[in-house]
Amino acid sequence: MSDIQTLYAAFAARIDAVLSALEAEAVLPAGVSRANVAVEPPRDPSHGDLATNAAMVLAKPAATNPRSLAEKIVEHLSRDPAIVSAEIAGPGFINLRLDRKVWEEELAAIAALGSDYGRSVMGDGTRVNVEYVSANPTGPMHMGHCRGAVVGDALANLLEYAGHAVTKEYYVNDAGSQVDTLARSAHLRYREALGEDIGEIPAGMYPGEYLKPIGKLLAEEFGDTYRDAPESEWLLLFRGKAVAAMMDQIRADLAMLGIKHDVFSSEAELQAAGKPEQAEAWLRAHDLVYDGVLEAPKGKAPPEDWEPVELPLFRSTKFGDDQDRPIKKSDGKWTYFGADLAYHMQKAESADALIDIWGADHAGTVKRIKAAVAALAEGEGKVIPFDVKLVQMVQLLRNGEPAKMSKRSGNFVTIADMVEEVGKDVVRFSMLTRKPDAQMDFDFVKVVETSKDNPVFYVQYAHARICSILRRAAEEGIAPRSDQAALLGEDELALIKLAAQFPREVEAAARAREPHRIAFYLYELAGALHGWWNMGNDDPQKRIIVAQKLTVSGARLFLALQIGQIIRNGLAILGVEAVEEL
RNA sequence: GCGCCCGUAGCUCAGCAGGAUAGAGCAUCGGAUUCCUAAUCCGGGGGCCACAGGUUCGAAUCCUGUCGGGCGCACCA
Repeated sequence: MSDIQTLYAAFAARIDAVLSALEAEAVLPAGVSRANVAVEPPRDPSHGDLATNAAMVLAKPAATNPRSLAEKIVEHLSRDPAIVSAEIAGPGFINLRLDRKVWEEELAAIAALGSDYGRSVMGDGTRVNVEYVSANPTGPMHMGHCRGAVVGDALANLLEYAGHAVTKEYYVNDAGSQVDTLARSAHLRYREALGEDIGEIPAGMYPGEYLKPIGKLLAEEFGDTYRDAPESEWLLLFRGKAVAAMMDQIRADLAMLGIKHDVFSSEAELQAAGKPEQAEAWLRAHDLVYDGVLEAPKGKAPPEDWEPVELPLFRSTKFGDDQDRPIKKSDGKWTYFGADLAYHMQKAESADALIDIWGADHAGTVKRIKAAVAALAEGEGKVIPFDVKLVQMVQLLRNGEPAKMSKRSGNFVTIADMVEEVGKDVVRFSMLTRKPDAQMDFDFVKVVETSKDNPVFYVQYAHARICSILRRAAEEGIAPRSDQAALLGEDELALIKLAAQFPREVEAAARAREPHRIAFYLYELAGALHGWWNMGNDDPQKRIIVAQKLTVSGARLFLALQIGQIIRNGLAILGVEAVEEL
């Protein structure tokens, strides 16, 4: 199971073995924590291939100074044939240089593992449910949904690559008042399709043109049966039809971004199945729901019509929330939270860990839902690790001017517009080249204008160049050779070392749940590839294909082939195409 | 008033479970193209990492406070 191990982990294990040996020699006291011992590539490559802080971290518990402890560690490490030098530097770092065979073998490992190079067993097959997008089914996807959609999708891919069993899930809010409004808006368009002049769309209704085709379909299917009928006769019917149409639209929009969810969970079905009642009963049995009176809102004037009412409240303060939260409204219907609580319980039944991707405008409700999941551990329950990743707002601009994104305004930039204009890859990559917890600007015009400077092309160009050189070599009858790595020079070795960091980057990104790290790594790798390539411009002997040197060319082609493999593996996580030509 | 997020080069952003002289792109200045795709490369200039304390061998990174910006603070979704 654990035979897939990163090179860095392998050497960390060797250093750990040395520390155990030192414990046996009583140089180190037994049982000292090594949690802070790090083994990583130094920032400055001139320091070597690997560095460890072991001596600095352990000097104090060993009652010695870092340098003398380092000397003892170095003494052991020097016996390892894979380590050609171990030097003490600065305040007590130990810098290691590895035998070039180690790197040659790593290059062979990339070739052997192919699209699996970088996959990790870190996740150990645990089931992670990632819920993302979950946009209300009241209109097409717009740019406000885009960032969460892309980040969630890349995160799910990343966790899968890191060894988790991932479910991509979408929660369809098809039971609240917004979908009733949708149904009424659709009814207006239905009357319009029947020839009626409906004039201006009243405030509070969805004015978007996208409802016109639905009105038309409803008119074709039902004629004028419901034109003047009371709302009670058509509301549920129209709601169902409209939501289904909206979800088809949303699925199509998501497909344009390369996103496909495994599961769509319906709030209406959840309620019809009595899940909220079950949740309430369980929570009441554990004294986590009680009937109480909500406090008046603090910090600002209470609404005009505010009055104390007794409601079933979830004891979320017990788990760190600021106040207890109602799960039912005074009309007896479930609050959004009440249903969402039951929904998270449902997800927890078939997952070992949950992740929600939300927009920052929902930050205020994080504590209560975290409280709800934490409550599952009460009694005989199990602890479900649960993370809400907040994706900060995207300020959508058009030539520096703020562009409206409100779904209700009917004036918004849809994802379909954006993808058609700049392409899926640009949209995805630009959403992934910044950490999600910082706000970002997205200027519709600027992104189109500067798409040539967009980092995605830089990475794709690197891949295309590799494909180009391989095509060229094939024409000339030169094949990549896996058995000539010894002919590679220092520049090429440096490239292998960077490539070898990919598995480590995958694990680090997965642990931090930050897919953007993969994008930055690929950018760096692409830069190294371009630099290597351009050496051939200054010195023809350094070109990848050198006419008279078939074995060297073969070795370099093999290296190029493996760099291309890693770019493909990384881009696959991000959901960006590895194009073969630009 | 309270909660969450952010503050790093002129601009847009990285900074890897605290590590060794703080990095990249854009912009700017100077170079490379009879040659594997110049959508590329090489080099220069440009920083009190918002501010003030604290934790320790060591802080852009962790803690506290202040200032500045964003989002939120319903029985809505």
